[in-house]
Amino acid sequence: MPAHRTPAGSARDRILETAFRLFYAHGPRGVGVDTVIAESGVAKATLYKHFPRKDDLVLAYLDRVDQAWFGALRAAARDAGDEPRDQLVGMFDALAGACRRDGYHGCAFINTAAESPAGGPVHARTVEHKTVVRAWVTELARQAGAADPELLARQLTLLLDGGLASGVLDGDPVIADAARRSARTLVDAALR
Amino acid sequence: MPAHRTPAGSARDRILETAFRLFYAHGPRGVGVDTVIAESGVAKATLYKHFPRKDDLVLAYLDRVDQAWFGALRAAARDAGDEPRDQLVGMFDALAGACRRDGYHGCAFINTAAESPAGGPVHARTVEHKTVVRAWVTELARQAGAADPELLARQLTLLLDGGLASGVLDGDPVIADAARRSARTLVDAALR
DNA sequence: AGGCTAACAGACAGGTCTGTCTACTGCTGT
DNA sequence: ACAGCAGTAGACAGACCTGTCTGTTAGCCT
Repeated sequence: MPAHRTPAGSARDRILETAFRLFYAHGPRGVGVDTVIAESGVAKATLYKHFPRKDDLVLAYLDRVDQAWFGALRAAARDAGDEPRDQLVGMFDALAGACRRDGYHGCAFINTAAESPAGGPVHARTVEHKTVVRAWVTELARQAGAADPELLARQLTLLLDGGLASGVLDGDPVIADAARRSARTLVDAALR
Repeated sequence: MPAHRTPAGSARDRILETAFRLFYAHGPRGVGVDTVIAESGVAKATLYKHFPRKDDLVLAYLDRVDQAWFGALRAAARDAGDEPRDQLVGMFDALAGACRRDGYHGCAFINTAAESPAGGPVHARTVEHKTVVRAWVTELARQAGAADPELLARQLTLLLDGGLASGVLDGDPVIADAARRSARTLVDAALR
């Protein structure tokens, strides 16, 4: 049970929610800790108690993004029916959904990785995320009966990344549509 | 003709070359003007004379990237032969070449756009670059006889972007290979 | 020779950023 | 009742960043 008077969730939750919103909109580097503090209505000491370094907050942000995006991906696949080959295409509906969302600004992981030093924890976390997603797609491809599930998964995640990455510039849903059609073509070719 | 004693090209060239190297490695935001000055062996006043704002230097950097990348793309297409349908696939060799290059760190445009405010000149310049490339691919697709050149171009540039974007994490050439195979499949399907 | 121009060298102002620290407040469990 | 804990409020240090400004040096053209 939350202690103190907590206007909207615990202080930690408010910090995370605010960080999520600001980090996604401007990139972690583009948002000062002071701004997060001001907008979440939290004391500086509180933030630094929960997240001793700004990087810790960034990593928590990425965890939240991971849950949201991977969840959306699986939900879209599930909604496409029981056939793995349909699910492989259906997951691209998650991309369309993201494009339509207001304030869509591309892939949080790629955007964050682009502004983080190469060997750091942010990079590692991003690689881990992409690896987990690709493993899941690989398993779907295997279930669908692909001759080379690794290759098909690589091709489809490449498409996903492309759609997400260009989202930094343009949330045009035509991108998601093109990606989905590509996916259909690639899946059909791989399972012919 | 260059005035003064210029150890390696004009001061302007040295600044640009240094900025190119540092900006690509760490992102423009991750490199201070002082660092560019120190590494290019130039006086501060000189830098600010040629590039009154840091943004001007960033834009010049993007121009250089545009030339290099678009040039590599066209060269790869040219090397694939005279048939437009082969050129559409062949341009992906430029991606493979980029992946192999030491210090490869993904798409400079996407990386820079990710850390720049949404409405600014950097964004506009990036959109312009992507638009020009896509227009070129569209023309190739039209020459190849695609029923919907716009769609095919969109699909192929999506693949390119995906390959470039994931380069921020991993320069594995298997990515370029997967992209090239996807391109072959998509082109064949579109021209069947 | 002398003026012009490009560049060098570096101090400086004003702002922002992260992270630390002190002092205070109020709820909760024992 | 009271200790402990979670939080508030905000000053502060130290680093870094952009952009300006002053003064000096050296080649080039007339």
